[in-house]
Amino acid sequence: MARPRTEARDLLFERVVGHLSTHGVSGLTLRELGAAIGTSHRMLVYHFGSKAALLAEVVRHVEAGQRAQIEALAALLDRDDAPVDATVATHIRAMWAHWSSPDTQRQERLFFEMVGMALQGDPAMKPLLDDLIEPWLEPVASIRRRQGIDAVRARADARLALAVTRGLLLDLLATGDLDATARAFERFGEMLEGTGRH
Amino acid sequence: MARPRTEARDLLFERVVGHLSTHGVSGLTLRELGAAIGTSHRMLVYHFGSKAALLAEVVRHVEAGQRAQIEALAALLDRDDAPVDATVATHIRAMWAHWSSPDTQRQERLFFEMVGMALQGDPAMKPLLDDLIEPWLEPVASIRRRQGIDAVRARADARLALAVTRGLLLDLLATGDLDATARAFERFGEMLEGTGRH
DNA sequence: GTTCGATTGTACCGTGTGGTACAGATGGTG
DNA sequence: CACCATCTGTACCACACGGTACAATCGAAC
Repeated sequence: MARPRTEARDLLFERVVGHLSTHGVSGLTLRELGAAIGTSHRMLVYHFGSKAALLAEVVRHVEAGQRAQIEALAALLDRDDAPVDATVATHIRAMWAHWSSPDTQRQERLFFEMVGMALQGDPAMKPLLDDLIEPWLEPVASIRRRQGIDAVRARADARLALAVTRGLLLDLLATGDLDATARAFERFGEMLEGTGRH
Repeated sequence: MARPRTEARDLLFERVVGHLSTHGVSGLTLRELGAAIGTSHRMLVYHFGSKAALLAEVVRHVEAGQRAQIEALAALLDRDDAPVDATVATHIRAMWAHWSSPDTQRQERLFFEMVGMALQGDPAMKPLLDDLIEPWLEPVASIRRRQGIDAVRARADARLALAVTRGLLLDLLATGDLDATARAFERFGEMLEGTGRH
């Protein structure tokens, strides 16, 4: 039913994601979506096969975005692979600058909505739950181990760091308070430093 | 349009919330909801006036639940109002036991979904955003001040603690891994203790 | 037993949905 | 020019939605 990829289709998909990022996926109708991005519900069905298929493609796109974020995180943390202690604060600032950028915020807003639906059992959103936690842990955990922390604690710290990031991102999306959330994130950095060695 | 409160109506509402807690609010239809809780869409409209009015009532209920959580938190933190340092670990365990209880999980799952919709601009869910952060800060911030931390840092710590809680709760809801999330929460407790005084 | 308000079932309405049939456009290729 | 695949607008379908009209049922008060 769905057409193969073409430039036109890719452009359309990009606009679809753009619209969903700011208007949500919850009360979505193909007619409204089509009108908003300069096409018709007819064309959406033509290119993507069905509403369900389009949504599945969006889910895959959001998943891919998450994987890209993980790789960006790993790259950032591996930049200097020597002992890190002194640069924790720098790392922390760079990380929050990344997470709080407008692009990331738009992406994560859609992500949060879809995760909310996934938690309620929406089968189309299910795939998002599988990669919600596990794939994020290793990059941070390996750093902690390099700082002399045992494997179990390192993993717990990674889990904690992920929770901090997600929680503060939720805060930022709701309040828009960049200063306050950045300050809280830096406090977390200070606490990490305090438990760095031994 | 909506009928005044009666026992029958209250019972019905309780069942409505129960159903939404586990099946979500996203693709909700009155017919399906009615059938699931042993009544008809006719009766839901009769008792609550309209779908929108029912949803608004659910939102108010979830809001009230959040306020109750805040008060429970404040009560727990104020239990011993003397210097706390030694009992941080105890506090932390009690708090996570509370947050990870099945009742709280059910409540928070619905809360997360609705916040996700609110972030995307759903006007019916908007009220949830207003009380998402601010009302939570003071109980924790006051404790930190009592530990000799200046007001700005105390507020940042409170924000951080809230983010940790929300982030780990999201983790728990997605993975069901009570042990791992509890361990991460306890690590946060250790870090707090490390920055307790001075 | 009658009356009267509160409740409930049936049957329907208008509307908007996802999806489809079909007839044209459109534009490059032979 | 003819051909053909890709695309798009129009008009429609069956269906489910939220909501309503109306009549029946119920239960306490008198």
